Amino acid sequence: MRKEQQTEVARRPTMTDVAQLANVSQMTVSRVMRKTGYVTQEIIDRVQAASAELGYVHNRIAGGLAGEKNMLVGVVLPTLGNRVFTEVLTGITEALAASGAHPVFGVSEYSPETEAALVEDLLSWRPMGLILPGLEQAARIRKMIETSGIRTAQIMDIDGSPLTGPNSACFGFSQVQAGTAMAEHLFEKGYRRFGYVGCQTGLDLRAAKRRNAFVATIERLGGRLVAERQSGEPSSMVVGRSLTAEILDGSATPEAVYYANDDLASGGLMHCIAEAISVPDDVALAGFNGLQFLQSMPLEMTTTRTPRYEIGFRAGLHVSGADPPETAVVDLGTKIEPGQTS
Amino acid sequence: MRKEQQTEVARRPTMTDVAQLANVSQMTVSRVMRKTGYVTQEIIDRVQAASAELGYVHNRIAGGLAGEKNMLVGVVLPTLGNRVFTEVLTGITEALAASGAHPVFGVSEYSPETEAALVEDLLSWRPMGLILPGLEQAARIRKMIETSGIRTAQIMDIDGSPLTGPNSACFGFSQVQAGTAMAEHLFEKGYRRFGYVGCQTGLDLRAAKRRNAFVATIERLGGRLVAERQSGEPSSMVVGRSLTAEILDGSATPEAVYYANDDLASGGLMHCIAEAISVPDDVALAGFNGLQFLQSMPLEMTTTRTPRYEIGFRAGLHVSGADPPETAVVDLGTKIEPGQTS
DNA sequence: TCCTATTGTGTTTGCGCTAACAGGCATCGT
DNA sequence: ACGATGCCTGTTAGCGCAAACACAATAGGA
Repeated sequence: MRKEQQTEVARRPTMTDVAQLANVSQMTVSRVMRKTGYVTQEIIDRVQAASAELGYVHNRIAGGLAGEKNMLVGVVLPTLGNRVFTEVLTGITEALAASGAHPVFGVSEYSPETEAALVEDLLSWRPMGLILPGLEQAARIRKMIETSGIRTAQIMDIDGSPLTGPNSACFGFSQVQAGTAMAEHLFEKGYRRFGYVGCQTGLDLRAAKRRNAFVATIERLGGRLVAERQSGEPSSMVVGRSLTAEILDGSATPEAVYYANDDLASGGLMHCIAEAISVPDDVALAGFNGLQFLQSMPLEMTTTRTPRYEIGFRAGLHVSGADPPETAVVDLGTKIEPGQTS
Repeated sequence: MRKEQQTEVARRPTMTDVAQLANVSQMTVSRVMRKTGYVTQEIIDRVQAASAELGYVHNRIAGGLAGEKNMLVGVVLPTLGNRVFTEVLTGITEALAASGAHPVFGVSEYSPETEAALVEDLLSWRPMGLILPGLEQAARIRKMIETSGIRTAQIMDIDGSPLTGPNSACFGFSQVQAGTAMAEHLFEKGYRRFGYVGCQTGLDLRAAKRRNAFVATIERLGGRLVAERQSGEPSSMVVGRSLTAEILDGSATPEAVYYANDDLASGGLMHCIAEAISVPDDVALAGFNGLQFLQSMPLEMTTTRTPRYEIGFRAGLHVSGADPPETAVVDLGTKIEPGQTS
């Protein structure tokens, strides 16, 4: 177990090895690798040739230690099981790629404890920035972030108290406003008796904000929530289909069902198609997010379009060093897509 | 621009700071942080208290330099736009979480050049392992990986020449076999005139392998490929729906359409539902992957179940230090799901 | 009793790199 | 002619941590 991969001489090449082969100083190699400072073209070529010959790969771990900066960005996501977050991640990735940074990430599965552990873990890599979902971080996390002083982006939500400090910003939209707007939209269409279908009860705080705003609004307007189904399982079309079957089989039949997201809503639509329930005549459906796959459905879903990619992209730009946004809270807005299901 | 975040004294605490506060040596703090070696409980408590008081966060960048090991794993994925890869990523993440490692990743968008640049970038973090899609890496990449000597997992595919060496393994299934099996399955069902719908022509090499095996098999059996549509766009239900509309409107109407994946196939099913085309009587459909959302469709899709999560999980275990698999090539297999669309 | 093993702590050293500084050598203006 | 100003390269001194080693102190066995 003692011996190395190869013979004992086979050690990974360092800048010094490259420097010797190219007959320059190690510092010059460093300059060539980082493309900083003044170096003649001839030496650049020589160093690059030597580097290629040895198969040298720049060691950013050492560079990070010496230079105090680090092209890593910590990213925490609640789940990868929902397209919403993979689109956010795509935005993040593309923004970071532009500046040569890389995301290093963890998935919290909507657990605050896991999230806290993750943040501490990610901070140990001395990342240049941190991207976190939502505004509800434990006090311990907030303190760690504030003392670390790194750039932070809180994403998805803006209803609450974001982190403060010159390096913090938050990119998202108002969940409350989104829930309210959909309630008003459906009410205007004439619906009065509503159902709600959600999942991961108590975990997805943003969905809960929408639901509460939705319910408060319909009650304010004079409508009523007559049926509700929540599943503890993660969101999926399959869950949406079965919860829809349940809610429509109950005694209190709603005229319109608001879903926590498009996956659940599409599952509901599939149930209606399979059972020949007429949408929106027998029941209206409304989702949330405006995912692209809705456009392939037989009926266009009524939903709220959310700026998922842009949230990720803006957050990525922020943490990787772009100029801070003018306001610490950036509302990227949402938009109701009327659709044919309501 | 010269000044730091806070006053000039506000420097991030180091192990030495913690050590002084706890009145022990820096080395002892290191031992407490890593839970290695012998330390009395009393000192552990003292160090942890001091650490908490200062808000110290372990610096793994420095640790990595000194200790020569690193709990980072480089991951390259072709896209995040397809659930397949996010499920793989979930498997990777969960396997790594168990050993405290973190993925740091990049998205190649199916471009070999981007992939090569990404591998070099990721290697510069001196990761403990590397996970790459497919077997077709550029010679330059293969060399870099081999000289680095790190653990590598190639995933998704096993038809070809994997990397060699004691630290390399490959986790996937035979794309050729999968394409062949579906051709045989549909042929047995009585179909003879086939269509094929794919996307990202020329980029998704694994889909191309399946398609070619599928076509070769139906021709060997006496069937024929009568229509084919490929789009350059990324895969989605929307693209699947429109390509299906095209292929069914053409002169040569196929009896069964094989899709490159479930998204395209589901889009096709949506088209048929919307246009009242009877499935499988007018046309049979078959997808690929066996994604869970198919179960919510009005008709169960005929597809091939692939072990996406397991591929990620096994690859994650491999690169994060588990015992190497017995064989360098691990075939996780696929299974035809007959469904109702054929 | 002494010798060995086990446990607990400290000291030294260097991982591979970059910041900061120190020159040397041209070229230019006056 | 002389400094002033680029341009190009080298030297020195750490960054924060963990490996390796040294050395107590105690316990256990013969």
